[in-house]
Amino acid sequence: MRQDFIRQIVRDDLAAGKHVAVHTRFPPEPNGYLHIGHAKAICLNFGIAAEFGGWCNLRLDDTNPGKEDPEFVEGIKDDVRWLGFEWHALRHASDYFEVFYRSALKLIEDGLAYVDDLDAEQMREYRGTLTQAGRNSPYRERSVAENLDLFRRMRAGEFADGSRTLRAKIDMGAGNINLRDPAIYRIRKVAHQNTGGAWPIYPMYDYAHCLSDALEGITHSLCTLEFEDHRPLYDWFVDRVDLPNHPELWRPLQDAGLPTQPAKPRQIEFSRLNLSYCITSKRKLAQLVGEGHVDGWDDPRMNTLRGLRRRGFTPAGLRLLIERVGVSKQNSVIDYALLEGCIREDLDATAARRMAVLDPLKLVLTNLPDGHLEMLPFANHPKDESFGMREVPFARELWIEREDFAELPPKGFHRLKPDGEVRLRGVGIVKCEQVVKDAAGQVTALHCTLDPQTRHGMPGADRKVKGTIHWVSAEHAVAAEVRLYDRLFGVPAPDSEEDGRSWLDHVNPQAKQVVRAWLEPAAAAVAPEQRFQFERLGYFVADRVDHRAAAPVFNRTVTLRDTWARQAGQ
RNA sequence: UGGGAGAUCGUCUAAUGGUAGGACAACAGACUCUGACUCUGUUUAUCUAGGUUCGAAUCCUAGUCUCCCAGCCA
Repeated sequence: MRQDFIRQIVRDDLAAGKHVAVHTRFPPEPNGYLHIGHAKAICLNFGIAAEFGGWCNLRLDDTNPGKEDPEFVEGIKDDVRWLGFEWHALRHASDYFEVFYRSALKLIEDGLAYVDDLDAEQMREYRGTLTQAGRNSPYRERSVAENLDLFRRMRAGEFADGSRTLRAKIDMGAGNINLRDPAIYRIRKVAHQNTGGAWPIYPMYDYAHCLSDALEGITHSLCTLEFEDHRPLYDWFVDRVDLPNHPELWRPLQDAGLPTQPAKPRQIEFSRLNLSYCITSKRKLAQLVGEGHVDGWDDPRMNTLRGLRRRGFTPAGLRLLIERVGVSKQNSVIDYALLEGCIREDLDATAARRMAVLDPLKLVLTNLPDGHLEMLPFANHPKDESFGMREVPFARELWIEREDFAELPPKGFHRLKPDGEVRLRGVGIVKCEQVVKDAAGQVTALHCTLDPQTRHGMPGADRKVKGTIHWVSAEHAVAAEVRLYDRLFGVPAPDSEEDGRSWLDHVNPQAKQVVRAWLEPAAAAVAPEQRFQFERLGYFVADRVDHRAAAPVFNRTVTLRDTWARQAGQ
């Protein structure tokens, strides 16, 4: 079992008898689609719950209507399931609005909260700065009765948006700014995606999140580093409201049939997942979509979970990445190559092999008769027989990859050259007898002869040549659109803003290239989202939106590791 | 002297006073009908300076650097 500091804490808590079971939650705000960064939180919360025999809820943190949308709720549910997880219960922070309201009344009665008439700008002035203490609001000492009356009228919708807030009465001189009388309710007469027009006031994150955790009986509330400063406030609300000892506060939940067993949750922070060459900011992701730099939230160049899915990345590969990345409190940036490696590792084991030619050059086998046709057997996977076999049509005229031929071969080139020999995958050894060119000197075809002694089953079949290249039969190949994707950003840290360039300046215009390619027939008649290794080229997926058997569309997920390209590039 | 957190190979991450280990990357080689996969090997690290100790990545002191916080966002 993995040994990160969070699992250590969970193990210790369990051993100490603090909890009978581990309860976690994944709590996204439904204001956008999930991205690769969320995969870490999902795998952590669901993974820990599963490993320790507990459960994990999916909770939509929908306390800020206007920014949130049911479209995103559905997208989030879909993405979590795609990643391979199922929640114990689906909850919304908005399910608890009545409980939050009653709890706020309790805080007021206990002298721990007050209604403030300061507007946003005044409140900022009173708050002080990072190095200077704040001052008490002139409304801070209102009586309990007045606060109760005002807050009830806020709830009744009597006041204008922004005219008043409910604030926790803590300490305007605290070094931790979160403790300088944080707002816990604001007036916002906006329809809510879940509760419609029922509420003119909405609770703030710091107040709603910890109480939601408590209501759901969450034992370990995992969140990212920037919330470390919020933990004292988290504990303050949990302790002062004290839900376990005040069942009258959450009776509405029971009346509504929502199983409720409040507990005292513990917040633990870990460092978020950052990936080189990537951006994980909902705002920036939305900007890429909004300004048309990409074709949508599910564009294969996007590092949203939907984008990665369409690109062909696998849930198992993503889970492997999260496992390898580990969990700690250090700020870190994961090398994008690690992600690619994880995806390759998964795909190598799970993707059937096919042949496809992306940049075709005609190769004619002159010692084969016109109309020659054979169906050659190929293994679908080099190491796993359970993938079975397929037949590939072989004829006199073939397409090979243009870059598999060089008239002036560089040092170390193993492929075809004038008078050179190369193995045609699954066929035998061919020799380049003649290079055909057009008037402009462009190579248009290669005339080769096939050595019959090197055919499968012949005594010369195991004769060694340096290179093996792939091919498709020109007559039988199926034309396909193939989208070649590369990293969306050209630099490792597009966010850095060093050298005065903004992140948008680093968008790589070459990140999507569309080519017309030729597929062996068995690669065309497949279902959307089927993944293959096109031998020697990379891993490809049939596009889940645009692919048709009669008009195939494939996305390149990732290339194969290519030591030759690296060597030749030097 | 605002508050909080963190510093270990190139990148992540272990070691909880007792051999600084693993993964990925890189490099070299083997294998190969995919220049893939696989296998073998190699290189590379405890922020600095003091101290405690038989022994320090770990404890103490001082310093340095990095990140987070001044929404009626989450």
